Amino acid sequence: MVKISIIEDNVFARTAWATALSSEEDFVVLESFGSCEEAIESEVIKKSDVILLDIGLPGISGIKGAEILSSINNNALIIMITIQDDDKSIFGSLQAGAIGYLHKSVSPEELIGAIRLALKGGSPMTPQIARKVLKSFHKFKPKYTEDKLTDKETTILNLLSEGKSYKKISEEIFLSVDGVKYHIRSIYEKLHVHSRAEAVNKGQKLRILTKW
Amino acid sequence: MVKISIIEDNVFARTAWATALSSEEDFVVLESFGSCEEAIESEVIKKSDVILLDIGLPGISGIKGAEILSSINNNALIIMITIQDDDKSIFGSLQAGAIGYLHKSVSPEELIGAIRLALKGGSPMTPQIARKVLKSFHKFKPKYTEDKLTDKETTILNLLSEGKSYKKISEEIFLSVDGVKYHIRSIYEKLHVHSRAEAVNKGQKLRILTKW
DNA sequence: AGTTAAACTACACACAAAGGTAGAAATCAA
DNA sequence: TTGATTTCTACCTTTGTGTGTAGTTTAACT
Repeated sequence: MVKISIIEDNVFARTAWATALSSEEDFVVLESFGSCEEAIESEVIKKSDVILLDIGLPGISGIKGAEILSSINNNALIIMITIQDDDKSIFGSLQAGAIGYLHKSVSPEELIGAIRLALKGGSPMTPQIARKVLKSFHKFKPKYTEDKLTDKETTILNLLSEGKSYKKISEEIFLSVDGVKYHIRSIYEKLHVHSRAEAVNKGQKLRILTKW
Repeated sequence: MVKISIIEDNVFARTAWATALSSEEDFVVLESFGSCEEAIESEVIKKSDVILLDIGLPGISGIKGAEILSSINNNALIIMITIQDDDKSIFGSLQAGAIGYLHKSVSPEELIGAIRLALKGGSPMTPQIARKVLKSFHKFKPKYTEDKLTDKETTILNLLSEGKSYKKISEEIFLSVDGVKYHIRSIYEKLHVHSRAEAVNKGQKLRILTKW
């Protein structure tokens, strides 16, 4: 028996899903909650195999909720079912531990199919979400070669990410302190930043920085 | 007409795919290549809508190939079709610009379906790959609660990664400059670092920082 | 040999950061 | 209510950072 919990503040959607899922022989809806708070309190979560979760909830948001729920029951498959399709909602949910992300307009059959897919080790997503997720992996390609860091600059950027000071870096790469400054200036220029923290951040995003 | 190119060193697989795809009214296989080198040289790549790409190729690997091909034609939809399912192959391909990742055992119908899905803005993947990809987003859960950043600390860490100063941050989150300092101190303590750059670096590694 | 661009050194300065210390204010539990 | 804890404010000092400006060396190309 696949044990399912639903968290969704709209009563109509909640009962609609519950009845749809109950029509399956091997599915059982343990309980439907109107908010994350209620669900977190309940022992039912610990017994759930699948949790259907909305994002736009009153009180604790679905994203935060997903994080808490997955810490309570790490084995539960959390599937977001929501109308939000902005980056923050999508990636926030996934980071929080969701393994699927569906739009609220799913038909009962699709929902059942999605749950079965999740149980089989897959990750139900709409095609658009899937594309967004994959695109988020793509390397950023600098348009102009001028924006590409030299080897020395890359080395220094790595040292910056370790929190090294001008002096420490100059000692490590056998250069004057001002020599180090010279290179850091061009790193900043190429990455369009004005501080070490920002440079490290951008370096990670552009996958210039190694070893992580 | 959907213009397709195939890069695959196995002649049998190559022709099998080509004939399968040609059976579709609106598909046309422009050319089949035995290696990335050949494909890169060819003008055909620039005209392709879809590129099917193997990873285990002689010479330039499919991963490196995907990177080069997508730099030649950024609009082409690159779909990997391969037997490799290790992290390096999967994530390397996606980083290189692929928007789909299928196993070589796909049936002709599935392959056609995958291409149509890609054309519709989706990202064809096997369920297992999809799960892997989504899981890669999941936050690391620190073992000890003492090391977990609070919401406010996380917010501030994100602002640090944008290169904001104490003053800027204090204005943004309505706190005194020293209030901000107070939180940054505990961020440093929890992450065991002593500077913004290092904190940002560690934040990325621990996936505390939003990475999109 | 002369020109040029990149790499490096040097100096100066306003400002920001890191960390020490100390004491309100708010929150929570007994 | 009291004490304990957390959060926040305040002040201070040393050190580091970001940037402007300027001069020198080095290597490459004509």
